[in-house]
Formats: sequence, C-alpha cells, structure tokens
Amino acid sequence: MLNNSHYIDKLRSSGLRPTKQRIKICEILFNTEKTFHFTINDLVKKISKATNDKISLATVYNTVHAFKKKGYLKEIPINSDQSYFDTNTSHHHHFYDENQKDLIDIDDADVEPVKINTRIPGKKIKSVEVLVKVEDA
Amino acid sequence: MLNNSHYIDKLRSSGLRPTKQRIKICEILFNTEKTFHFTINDLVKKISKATNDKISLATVYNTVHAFKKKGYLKEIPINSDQSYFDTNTSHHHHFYDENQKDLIDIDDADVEPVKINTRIPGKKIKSVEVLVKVEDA
DNA sequence: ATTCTACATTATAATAGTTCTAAACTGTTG
DNA sequence: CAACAGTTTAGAACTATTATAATGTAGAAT
Repeated sequence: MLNNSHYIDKLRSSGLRPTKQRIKICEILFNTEKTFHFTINDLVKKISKATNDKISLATVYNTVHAFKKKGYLKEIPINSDQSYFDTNTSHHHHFYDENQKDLIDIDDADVEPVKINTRIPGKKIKSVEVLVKVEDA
Repeated sequence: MLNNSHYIDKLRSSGLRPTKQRIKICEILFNTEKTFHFTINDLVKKISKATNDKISLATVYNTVHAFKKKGYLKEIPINSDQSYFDTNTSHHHHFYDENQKDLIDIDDADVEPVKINTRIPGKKIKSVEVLVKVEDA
C-alpha cells in the first residue's frame, strides 16, 4: 500500500470527494508504471483481487465516468460488446487484435500525422482516432 | 418495384438463398444512388415504411450480419449505444458529429494515406479506420 | 466535537441492444 | 413431389449499462 495522499489531492482538486472507493480505484488504475486498457469488467476483477471490501458495480461505472470526464481516462472507440478505457490519456492510436480482442497502443511517433483536408461547416474537430484492426497473419 | 434478378443472382452467388426478406432488404439498402449509414433500428423503420409484410427483428439482424460477412456492408467502429453500418464498402473514413449523432463520409481524397510505421509480429493489418469526432464550433 | 448537508455508495430494478432457441416455413436438389 | 438444409419467426434470454431511492459519509458550519 503506497502513499495515497497524491490521489487524495488529485481527487479533491478536481472536485471529487476522495472516498475510499475512489482512492482504491486510483491505486489500481494509476499506480502502475505502464498505462493499460481495460473494460469495466476487467476493472471489477482487478478490484476484487486487490481488496476484500467490494465496490458496487454502480460505483465502478460512476467512478470511471467521473474520471473520464475529468480527463484521467480516455474511452477508446471500437465497437465491441463493451467499452474500453485507456489510462494513457496522451495522444495516440491503437491496434485492435480481433482474434485476441486485445488493444495495443501505437506509439505516436509511429504514425504520420493524419491530415484531413476537409471540414464540416460550423463544426470543430474534437479528436482524430486511428484504429488499426489486425488479425492472425 | 424494380428488377430484383440482380439481387437474386448476387445473393445466390454468395451462397445466400434469395428469400423475399433478403431481397426486400437488398432493395432498401442497395437501390439508392447514394450510399448511406444506418443502425438496425433505422433499417427496421425503413422496412416498415417500404412494405406491409413485416420482417422479424431477428431476421434483420441475421441479414445485416450475413451481408457484412459477405462484404456488402461495413460496420463502422464508433462506440455508441448501437452499431452503425455503411452501404459504402469502399475505403473511406468518417466524421462523427457528437451533437447530432450523425456519421458523415470523408472522401478518401481528403485524407492523406495513414502511415503506420510499426507492426505486430504474426498479425496482418485488416483495416485502418480514421474517426474524426466533431462538435459544434 | 456535533450537526448538517450535499455528494457518494449501494443493491436492485429497469432499460436497450443484441443474440439465442426451437418450432414452423421455404428454396433447392434429386 | 419428397426430402433436406437453410431461413424466418416470436419470444425468451442475455449482457452491458443506467436509473432509482434508500443509506452512508466527507467536509463545512455551528
């Protein structure tokens, strides 16, 4: 168990009360060196491994959405039966392995900037996401 | 009611029996000059406008999936509460208007080819999809 | 510190899209 | 035509997600 004061400050400063559920979820999501992708279901499993006090499913959803809204998580647009989230909020694209149903980051240096030479009048670009679907060769 | 023999041939030659439900759905999806995007719900509405003999929801799902498998439709990867399909199966990317929840084709000439300078060993690229999310300016 | 209040959590119900089931039906082949 | 495999169908089942409403709790006010 590491020092949680960092998460407490982070939560408080973004207007989220540092409840023990949110702190626990912060530990699971942000205590790692490497960023990763997960579904709600993945996260629920990680939580039940990491603690004895279970967190209700509704809270997991609420927390993930709150973190997404605050920019601590990104949702990755693939159409799957469930939503994928990414703890790496920096700009980057993804491979999606359709056999393994696994998401893999593409280092932004490995993608030439995507140039869109057209616009929708009255609209501004919010994001440009590249999804490279791969399958067994 | 146009000449359906074209659809009948097309279906038969791809190993799908030309049932009246499938022919009707072909008419709705492929009789237009312009390609378009739709959800299952959109398609069900179109069908009920176009015919009195209703087609069961299960059949609509079955047919759309069969057509997708045969390459007559493409599924567009956005995470929404429902799946979007595209009758334009040629290579192109999309704008997604988050306010209107509307998909708009991007002419392939308006996008510089996306270069991915990395590979996953043992995997081959199946598709490269760019989704440009836009919102009210 | 105790009380207060707005925000959070919880179990559960509700919802919505999609898939499954198994019986009835139909196109195709022999 | 008979037989069979593929197809359609209504409805049930399933799954991810969201809503509900009661209970709990963090932080501020007293």
